Amino acid sequence: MCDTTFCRRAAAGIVRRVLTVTSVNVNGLRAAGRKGFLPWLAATAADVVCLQEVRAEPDQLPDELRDPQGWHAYHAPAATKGRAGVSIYSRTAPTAVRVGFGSAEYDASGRYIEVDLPVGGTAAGLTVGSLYLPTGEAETERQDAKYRFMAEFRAHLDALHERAARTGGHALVCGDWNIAHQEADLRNWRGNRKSSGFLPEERAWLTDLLDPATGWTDVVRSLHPGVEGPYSWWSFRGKAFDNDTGWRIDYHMATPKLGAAAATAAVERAATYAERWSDHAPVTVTYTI
Amino acid sequence: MCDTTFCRRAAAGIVRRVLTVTSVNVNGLRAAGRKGFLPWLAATAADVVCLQEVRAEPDQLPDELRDPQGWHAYHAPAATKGRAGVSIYSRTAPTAVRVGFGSAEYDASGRYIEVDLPVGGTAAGLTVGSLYLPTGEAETERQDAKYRFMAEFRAHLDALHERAARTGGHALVCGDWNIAHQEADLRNWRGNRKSSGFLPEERAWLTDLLDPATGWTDVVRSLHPGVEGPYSWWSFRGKAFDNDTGWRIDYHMATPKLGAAAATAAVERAATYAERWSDHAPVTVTYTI
DNA sequence: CTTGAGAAG
DNA sequence: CTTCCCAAG
Repeated sequence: MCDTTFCRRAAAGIVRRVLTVTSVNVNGLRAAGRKGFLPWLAATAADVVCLQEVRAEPDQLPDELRDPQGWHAYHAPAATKGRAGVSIYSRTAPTAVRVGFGSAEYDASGRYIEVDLPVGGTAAGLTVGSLYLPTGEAETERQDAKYRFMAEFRAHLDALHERAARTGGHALVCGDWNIAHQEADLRNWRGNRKSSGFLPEERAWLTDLLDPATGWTDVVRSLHPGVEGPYSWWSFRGKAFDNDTGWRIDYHMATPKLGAAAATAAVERAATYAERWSDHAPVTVTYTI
Repeated sequence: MCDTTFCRRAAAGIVRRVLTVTSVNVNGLRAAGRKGFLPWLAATAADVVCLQEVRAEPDQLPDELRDPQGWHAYHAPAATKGRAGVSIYSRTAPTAVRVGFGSAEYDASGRYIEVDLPVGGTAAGLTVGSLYLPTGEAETERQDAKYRFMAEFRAHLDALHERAARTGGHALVCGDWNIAHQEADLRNWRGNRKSSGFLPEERAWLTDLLDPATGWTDVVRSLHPGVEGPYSWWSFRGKAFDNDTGWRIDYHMATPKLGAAAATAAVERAATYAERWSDHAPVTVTYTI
């Protein structure tokens, strides 16, 4: 059923060494399932898959998407039908699953789910979250809502970070953060300085979060410093994908030890190329823990 | 451009003798145009085509649908976008075009348009209308609205009939009347006795309209008495089309002389078969006038 | 089951 | 440009 390195070693009682995690905004899991998502899922080496923009109630999903064979699946749909929705598929059973992050405004909005996974040989464990940070719109109330979410979610990130430090465990928050951090994180940064997703306040929020002394690690950037992208989202409009006019807004944010344990990172642009089943591409990282 | 018998004779100054008229509910002209409607239009021998459920503003239609080469096209969209909408394509130029039938409630609802066409050698002429009678829903206000429409439209039919009788001209009202008249006009009449479209009051309204002494002629039935159907609409749900579980709700209703001049009638079930571009099939009649 | 509008992305 | 919802058919 599961024959990744991670699973084989786990089954053999060997301390786990390699964990592969993928994050992808599927832009409607039902639509993705009608295109190439299922072959992609069947072929992936990931042990954990974080999904965003599922846009369906679990009851609306066919079995192979709601509860795929070989995976433990958890869903946090939005109260509003057809909106947002995050999920996590894990090859191994979590010890806990939590929806939301203690926010009255956002816990039913289908924007955050996290699971605790056992790490072989340790009691501390690993928390993996799937985040879909709200899309904003500059100069509107929707941007204010995005800032409110960011403020509340930052408190949760601080709590995760503190707990990991205290227990010797790890935390990893994957997802669509809807913010490009630096100029290298989007093709047309000059034209987007006033666009939601690249506003100074948003960028500063990430800079603060990623403060090297105490903060989180942007895993893909830490493995690929000084390069353009790799982008993970391209608008469906125009020829954005063909011209690689993209944004890097899908991140793996890891606590320090886990970030340092990241071995490889890749944006699976090819995975969406043959038949493009989302406007985002999967972002896959291998961790040696 | 136009090489039907009707057009060739007209171009040669010969009194027109054969007129072919088609009526079809296209269930969204834009969608039909993306499927097989255009090849059908290119191949039809019709001189006049009456369309219902166009569901588009003229500005939203591509040129080949809004104003096709070789036709004079007239559109009566509904005030509410994406709803109803009737049109007429005519190979020859009308002498008049009228939208609605003098109803405050319904003239902007995209449910009736009529054109006056010259009939070679006579001053009287022919009025052809394209009608999309509202869909009802038994025991609801929508059924009351359907009855209101029927009552108002009956007055217009009476006026058309009276004028034809007085001037020696003809009138023909084609379209989706949304009522099956007799048991032979729908496959499952027993199960639909309480369904809008086959209610006793609706059937009686048609019976009165078709009173042989003074009324209108149901042209297809007059040419094909005593047969089941031919149906012209099949639900998209289930296997209705494959099983021919249909309704005959698309009619040519003609003033007496014109009804008597009908030579052939056919429901073009095959036209929608290769690629089904509507839930209705074209109903085509040839008139020798 | 299908269309088109509409909001969101 | 694409997703899904919804009302209508």
